[in-house]
Amino acid sequence: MLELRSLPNDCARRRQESHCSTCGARAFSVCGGLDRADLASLDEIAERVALKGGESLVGEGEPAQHLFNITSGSVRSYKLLPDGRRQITGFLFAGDFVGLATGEDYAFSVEAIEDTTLCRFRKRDYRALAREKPALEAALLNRATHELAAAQNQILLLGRKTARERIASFLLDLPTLDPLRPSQKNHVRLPMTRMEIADYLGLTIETVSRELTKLKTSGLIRMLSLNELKIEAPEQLRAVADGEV
Amino acid sequence: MLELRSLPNDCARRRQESHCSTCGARAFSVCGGLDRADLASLDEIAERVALKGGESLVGEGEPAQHLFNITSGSVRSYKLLPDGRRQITGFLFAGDFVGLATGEDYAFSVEAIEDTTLCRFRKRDYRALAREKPALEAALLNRATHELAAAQNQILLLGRKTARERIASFLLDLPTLDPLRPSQKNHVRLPMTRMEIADYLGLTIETVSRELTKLKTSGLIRMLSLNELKIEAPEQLRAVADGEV
DNA sequence: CGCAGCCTTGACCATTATCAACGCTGGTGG
DNA sequence: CCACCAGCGTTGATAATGGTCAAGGCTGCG
Repeated sequence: MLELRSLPNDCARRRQESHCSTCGARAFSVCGGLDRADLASLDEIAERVALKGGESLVGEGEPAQHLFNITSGSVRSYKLLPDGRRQITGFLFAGDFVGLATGEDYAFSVEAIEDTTLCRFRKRDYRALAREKPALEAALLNRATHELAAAQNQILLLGRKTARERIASFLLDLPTLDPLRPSQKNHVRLPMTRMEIADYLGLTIETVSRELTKLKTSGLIRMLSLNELKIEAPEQLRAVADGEV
Repeated sequence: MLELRSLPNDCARRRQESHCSTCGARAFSVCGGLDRADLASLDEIAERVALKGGESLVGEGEPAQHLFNITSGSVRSYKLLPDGRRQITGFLFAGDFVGLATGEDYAFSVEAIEDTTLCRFRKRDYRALAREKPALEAALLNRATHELAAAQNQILLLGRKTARERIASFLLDLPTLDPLRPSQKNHVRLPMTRMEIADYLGLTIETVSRELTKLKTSGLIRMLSLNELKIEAPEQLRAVADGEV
């Protein structure tokens, strides 16, 4: 049941559910270099998993036996401090891998934000397969490399940007991640709560709310609803995000 | 001229200079799975690079043609905002790779902290070789995976930890990275300036200095010199680092 | 000896967190 | 159908953490 589907870059893919092997196709087609045979092999070692919004996929500290690829929906990956402070390390969408950054145990927890389906691979199986089909390993490396670059951007954001700059960066970056992004230019969907945004940006919900209000009153953005907005002045917002005052 | 050297886990390796292929051996032996033939092939495509302290290796925005492996010394990897704010994304030591987190262009700059030698590989060459010898790709993936986990810890630190907690975490983590770490238990070398520590932890030099002083007066650490200290109460320091107040 | 560079300490300030109240919205049950 | 409630978001007042500005100390080198 394999099909190599092209990746339409518009809203046509909205709400589209891919079956498992297609998920592989979608994920890997981004990295390139995988053929039908590779995907067929992947299909054989994959199990499907379905989560309702809010359900947990992996927990920090559990043995890291699986690697996941998201076929639909979205998840949040986060770490906790003992007193409950939470840092969301990433929002992941269809096509993304879960479980790349692990040694023996998962060093983070993952929960579904909305209803989500995934493919699950036993790492052992995946590794065995990758020995035969180097393209699988290359695809994973490619992905890990991109995640690493993204992580470094987040480190810059958290270490050196002001609240205002963080919000601006977030609004500009989010659409590039979200496969369900609105088709209209400069429209941004916020599928997560203010709490989640705050925990992703190292801020509080109050600060997120206040900075959004300020961007609104200064005319850089306009709220269409609580969870959707339009960027009215993309260049100015970019300047804010980059700290060019 | 290849030798697979074991990795002594004590200070015997201090100041030891490895030639290029050995560098490969050191780096990859951590990941496991490389044999002499692999290392010989690596040796053939590697060039040696030597830097004096403070010299630049790569600059943000330059085309990312090379991958480096450090054979001796240490470097800092950082990103800048237009107004000069700097975020150091990592300190890298002998055995570490430079250039994993790149797409087309380098998304960071790298400078030598002290005199440093490296092996340089053209990415093209490395990739070509990796197609023949999958263990090379696997080693790189393994490394990228660990860096990703480290990056997520740094994201937690920058997003949710207080200045005190950041300093404590730093003092505890540094020895696990530094191949030149002192042999005595709980002794920590600080090969970088306060400025560099500040730019790594998302703080100012004044705050770094003050928090070190507080840890000192509360008896958790003792300065042996400006650049070396002893952790007097490791469990308590760990508790501080983890936010267990 | 004197200077430069780095570090420390102090006084003050700003950004963001905390605490609190209120508003909006959507769902449920009378 | 409406009223109530819960959950989320906004706004305001106040507080605290960490930043900024400034002065002075230490160390190593010429």
